[in-house]
Parts: sequence; structure tokens; C-alpha cells
Amino acid sequence: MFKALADPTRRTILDELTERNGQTLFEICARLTTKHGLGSSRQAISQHLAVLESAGLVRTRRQGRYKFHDLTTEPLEQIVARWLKPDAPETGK
Amino acid sequence: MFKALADPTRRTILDELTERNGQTLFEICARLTTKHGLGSSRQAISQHLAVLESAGLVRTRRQGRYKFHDLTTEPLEQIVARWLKPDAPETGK
DNA sequence: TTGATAGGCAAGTTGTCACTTGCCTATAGT
DNA sequence: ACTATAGGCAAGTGACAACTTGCCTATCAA
Repeated sequence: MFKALADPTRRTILDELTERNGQTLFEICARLTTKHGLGSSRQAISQHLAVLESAGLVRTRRQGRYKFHDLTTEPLEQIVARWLKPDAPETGK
Repeated sequence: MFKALADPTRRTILDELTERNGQTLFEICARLTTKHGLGSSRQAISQHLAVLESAGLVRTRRQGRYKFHDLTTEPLEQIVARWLKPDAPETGK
């Protein structure tokens, strides 16, 4: 999961999904190209999404020929728990 | 900084510094070997510490021939701010 | 001043990661 | 049935990252 965060393109994908959740691969491709000025190919993004998914940062649901990608921030809280939380044991929901 | 977190050894170093702050290179080497069962060489650890330092996750202070390493968690809060915080816009200091 | 301790520098090697290329499968529309 | 759209699989390539190796500098004690 930390390795998943190591790549700038993947972090931008997370940003995109933060802004608009449940996008398809092609949507993400388009928005990365236009809004973020990234010239990544479809396959590249596809592989990035696979990494993010196996890191538990993205969850997918299929619907017909579309595959929607949803952000999952829970793994990120591990970071907080591991190095940050000891200082502030409660940020109560 | 995300790339700094991508390496397991570096994360273990952060764990070590979380547990006991202000260690020297040799201390860290010793404790990684004994407590964590890592067989990393001094140079390897040294390079890892350099990465962590340039990522802003570790700060160093020299004193004589010793160089102490202190953990700095502030950069980690970027992560919270970037993907987690939107839910809880204020954790006011 | 000499030896030992704490750390630094730099080149070389190996493995892994991001990306491409080329082709294939599946759903939807006409 | 046929074509376009949405996505998948897998081998190959280039670059970078982790680690080693070998030597060097600086501080402290005797």
C-alpha cells in the first residue's frame, strides 16, 4: 500500500477519485489528460488502478461493460495509527 | 516523501524512532538487527536515513562525533490533509 | 600522535517498477 | 450478425532504487 502511494500518477488518480468518486477507466484517463496534463496511456492507468485496488485504496464494481472505481481511504488511516495517532488518541468521528 | 515511505526498512526505522527518538546511526543499526531481525549494513541504513531526512521525516543534529536522528511527523499530516481530512475539516491544534 | 569509534562519499551491480506494444474478450447499439 | 466501445492479458524495455564495496574524514581517548 505504501508502494502504491509512491507513484505520483497514482496519487493524482486518488485526487481525481476524491473529487469525483465512481469513475470508469476511460473517464479517469480523460480527466487525467485534460485537467492534470498527464499523458498516460489507457494501459498505464489501468495498471495503476490495479495496483491501487490490490493496495485496498480503490474498490471496483462492475456494471455491464463499465467498471466503476471508488476510493477507499481506510488503509490510509493505518498511517495515522502507526506514527501520528499516539499523540492524539482520539479524533472522534 | 511518499517514495521514502515505500521501503519497508525505512518504515521500520520510523517505528524505531517512534519508540526511541534521537538515536545515532549505529544505535539504529544495532536495534534493527537485534529487535527487528533486519540484516542491513551500516551504509544501507545510512542511505535510508538520508532519504528519510530529505523527505523531511527525520531531522538530525550533530554533537561531536555523534549524529542524532529525530522523527518528524509533520509531513505525514499531508496525507491526512489530502485524502482523509475533507471529512473532518478541523482538528484544530 | 596514534588508534579506535562514528560517520561520509562514490562507483558498480542487481532487481524491481512504470510504461509500451500487440492482441484478445465482453457488452451495447444498430 | 456486425461494429464500436470498455476493458483485460502478457511479454518486452528502459530507468531508477536498494544495496554492496572500498576508501576517506572527523572526533575522542590514551
